[in-house]
Amino acid sequence: MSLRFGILGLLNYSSMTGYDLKKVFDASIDFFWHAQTSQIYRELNVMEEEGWLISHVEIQTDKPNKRIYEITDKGREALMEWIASAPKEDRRPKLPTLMRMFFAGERSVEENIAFFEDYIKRSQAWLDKMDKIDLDLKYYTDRFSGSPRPLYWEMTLDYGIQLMQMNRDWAKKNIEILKKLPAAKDKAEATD
Amino acid sequence: MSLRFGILGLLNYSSMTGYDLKKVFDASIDFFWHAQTSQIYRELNVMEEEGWLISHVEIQTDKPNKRIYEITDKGREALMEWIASAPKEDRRPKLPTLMRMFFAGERSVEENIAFFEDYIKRSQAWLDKMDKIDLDLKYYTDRFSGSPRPLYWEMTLDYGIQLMQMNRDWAKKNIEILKKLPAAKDKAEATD
DNA sequence: CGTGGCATGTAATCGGTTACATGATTTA
DNA sequence: TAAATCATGTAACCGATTACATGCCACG
Repeated sequence: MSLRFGILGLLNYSSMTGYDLKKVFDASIDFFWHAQTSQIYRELNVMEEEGWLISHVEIQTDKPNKRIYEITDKGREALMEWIASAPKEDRRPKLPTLMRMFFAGERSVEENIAFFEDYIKRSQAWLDKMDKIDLDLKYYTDRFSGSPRPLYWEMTLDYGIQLMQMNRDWAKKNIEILKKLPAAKDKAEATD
Repeated sequence: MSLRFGILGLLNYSSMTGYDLKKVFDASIDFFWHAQTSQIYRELNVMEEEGWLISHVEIQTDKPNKRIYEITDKGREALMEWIASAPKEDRRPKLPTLMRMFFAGERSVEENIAFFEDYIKRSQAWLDKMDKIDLDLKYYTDRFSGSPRPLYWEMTLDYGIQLMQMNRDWAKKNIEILKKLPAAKDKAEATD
């Protein structure tokens, strides 16, 4: 459901095409909700059928024509209802990495250290991307000053940054633990 | 895929029924991977067809009969392959709460404070549950001493606790921010 | 006499992923 | 001349959720 209302929420800020939506998702929302292009177009169709959106085609000569979606009153109503609705007891996100960790005892200590090292790299890559998201949001923030939106956007970004930092630090700590194990001691000192 | 191998991993520790698996999931794995009963039984069927498991029925007089699943060599192979396989670039978990936050500017500050207060309660409930999981894992730890399993189990639990604490603290901080807003000041002081 | 535990499933639906398809224009 | 950008989709599949179905036994 969240994707549906994510799209609707963006269209409430401004009318745009499926392609535009995908770009906004990738630039600002990706870290908490990754959306496939195919899924965006499908949701747009469904919502138009339900009367939450209307669209028109803009003919372009130099580029492919594009279909611009606009939110309707009915759509705005549905959006507000979703925003007001209580999040029925938080569904815990599924964390595949922890599933792996749970059974990591079947793997060698060295392999697990390598796993965590890779994990740190990926966390860091996300943290780097967060800086870009920050800039993107600041771009909109300038255009929305006085509105409470930027404040809440900052809160989501803040969460994302904290999460990635936590991920990174957790992996670092685990490497320390593994390197202190008697069996891994030799290798640990060699690569240190 | 993770659910499949989660089940397989547990059966690698010890043979059990679908019902038992559900209990282990709810008691220890739930915080990073919630599994439905229906899904567990379906996966068991599929894996038995693939020859990863074999089962036999144990007849009970006082209770319903039960079907006990046992991992095969082929299943053990598949499990080890999964454990060794590289996690293809971390798919970011979807975080519905952040989607809500992203559009929370459409809601009143008071409503958002109430939302965060509820969120803190739910995080705290999870933290309380973590204590129970800790005990459950310690129970197994005693039976596996010398094995590296408990070490990795602790790492997953540690992650879970840190995550819930982070969630809680994030919400607390956000409430502070919202209460300092000029528009919310009166109400904030009244309910303090 | 009702509730909770034991125990196993089926069916329908939904949301998300992967793969595929097309084709023009702009930029390096 | 190759790659990236613009732009819109379809089809198949897969994994997860929700609802439903059954029935006995033990305990308070």
